[in-house]
Amino acid sequence: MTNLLAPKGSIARAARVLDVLSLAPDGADLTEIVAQSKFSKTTTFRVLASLREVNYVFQDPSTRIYRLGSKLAEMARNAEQVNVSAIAERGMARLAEMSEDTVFLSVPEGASSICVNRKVGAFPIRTLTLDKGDRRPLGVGAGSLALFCSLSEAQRATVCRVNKNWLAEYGATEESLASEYEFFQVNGYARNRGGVVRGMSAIGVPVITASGRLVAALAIGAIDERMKQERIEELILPGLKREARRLADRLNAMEKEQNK
Amino acid sequence: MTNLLAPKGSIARAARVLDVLSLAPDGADLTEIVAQSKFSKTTTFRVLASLREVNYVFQDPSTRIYRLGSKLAEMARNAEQVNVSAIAERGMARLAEMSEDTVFLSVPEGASSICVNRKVGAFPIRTLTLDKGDRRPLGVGAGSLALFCSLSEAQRATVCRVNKNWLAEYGATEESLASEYEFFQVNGYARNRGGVVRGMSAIGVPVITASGRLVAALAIGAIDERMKQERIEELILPGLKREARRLADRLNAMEKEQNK
DNA sequence: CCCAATAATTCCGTTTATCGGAATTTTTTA
DNA sequence: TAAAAAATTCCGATAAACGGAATTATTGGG
Repeated sequence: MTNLLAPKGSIARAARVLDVLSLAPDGADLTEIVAQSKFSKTTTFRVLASLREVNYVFQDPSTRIYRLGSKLAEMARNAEQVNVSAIAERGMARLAEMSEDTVFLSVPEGASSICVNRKVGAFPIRTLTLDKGDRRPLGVGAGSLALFCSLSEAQRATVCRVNKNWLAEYGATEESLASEYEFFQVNGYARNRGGVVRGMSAIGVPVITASGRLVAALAIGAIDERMKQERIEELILPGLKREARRLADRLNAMEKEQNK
Repeated sequence: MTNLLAPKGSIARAARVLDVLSLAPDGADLTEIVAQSKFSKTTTFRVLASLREVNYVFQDPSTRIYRLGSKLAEMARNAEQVNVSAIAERGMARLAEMSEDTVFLSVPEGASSICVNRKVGAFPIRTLTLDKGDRRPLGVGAGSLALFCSLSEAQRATVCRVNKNWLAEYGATEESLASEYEFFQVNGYARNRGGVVRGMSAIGVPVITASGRLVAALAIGAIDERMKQERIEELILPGLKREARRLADRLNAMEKEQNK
């Protein structure tokens, strides 16, 4: 009999094993992986052997401990999100320090927005609406909304259609998004007024390279008291725009470099 | 009959499909992937379906084009090499600009050293000994040698034994490595005098965090004329040491952050 | 707007690679 | 040095992956 919780197919199994490893920065031995993955020892072993073959995992010959391998890292370098997140690190840190609030970085994937990085500022009341890895429909949340508003009319329409039910879960409709789009056009940033959490607001701006590619959105979230118009205009927005531009410039430089 | 060139096992097949995708920054459609991977359409399709299930690939619903997915990116963020490479970006750029020569970043993996990043300086004669992704036995090349020399005596011995034949391909022996180790102890950096390419030299230093973890090596390579003792002592070495320390400090800060 | 051509997806009988329990070997610990 | 634990290999049973063919969806003229 096959394990009820077991994913179907070797690829799903491999993914689970890799998951376990990615949560173990210092690696894990076979028994540990068996325990975490819930697969039989034999299966786990064979999956690991296959993954080792393609350099997705590496086994330290002396300790027999398994770690994520070089191939994975190499491939990841090609997966843009990683780069965006890594490159944004310093800028986000600057924003978090400057504003003392929480800074989010999101990237678009199809009709969704994925939070790929987060920096927490010094202010004691924190607004942790999004975790790293969280996925939301485009248009829900300040960063996600900034991404949505940077799409073409046709794309926005598609997103609304595709995500209709998902958007409804967050109380968003095509109309509400259209109204936020207007706001974005006029003010140059997207806002999120207590949509998900009451008493909390956020504003977001898109990150667009010189070649016109929409790569990410930067957003800052805080309790309403810290999101008055004056503070937004004098502190938050200039900061976001500055870092968004920097990030775009650096990504652009890397793009050029790649073509050499 | 199964394809002669086909890798064995679903995991190897999945890896090949991911390889194809990672070489296609703008994604690829099914036929393209079929062509590149040499698998049957059905197999390719099914592999992609499995990969999609675990978010390793993402298929744009409107264009049906496949790309590397969010999960891969998320996982990669945990694979240290990526971070090291991304974090080192600026420092390497500074070194490349300052020295005008070529800057290499290598990380250790078992008994090998993997080049994970490279920055080319302005000087017209370039010494591109290593590509991103290249793997060498520990001890071959300045960066790799710096890693080797930062190991314990027992580890060095193991490396020599394990890599014996591989080292021989590069004309290196236990004795030659021992002699370079002496040099490293005395001078605080590793050197590579035309070992691989005649007329070219390089020097490297290790990057070690405050907690004592050996994470990488930074190296600079140039033609011999630009690697005279004076230039090394006045320009190259101080630069390398400074950036190595900075990098170590940043990695250390991130390590602490992780434990929160 | 319809039809042809191309691409994507599903179906299905066959075969093979994967499965897990048990046996074996290696490594660690007492 | 023996006992215990962990890693690895073996093997028969079987589920899962295979690919060719059929089906469905999409695209690109005319």
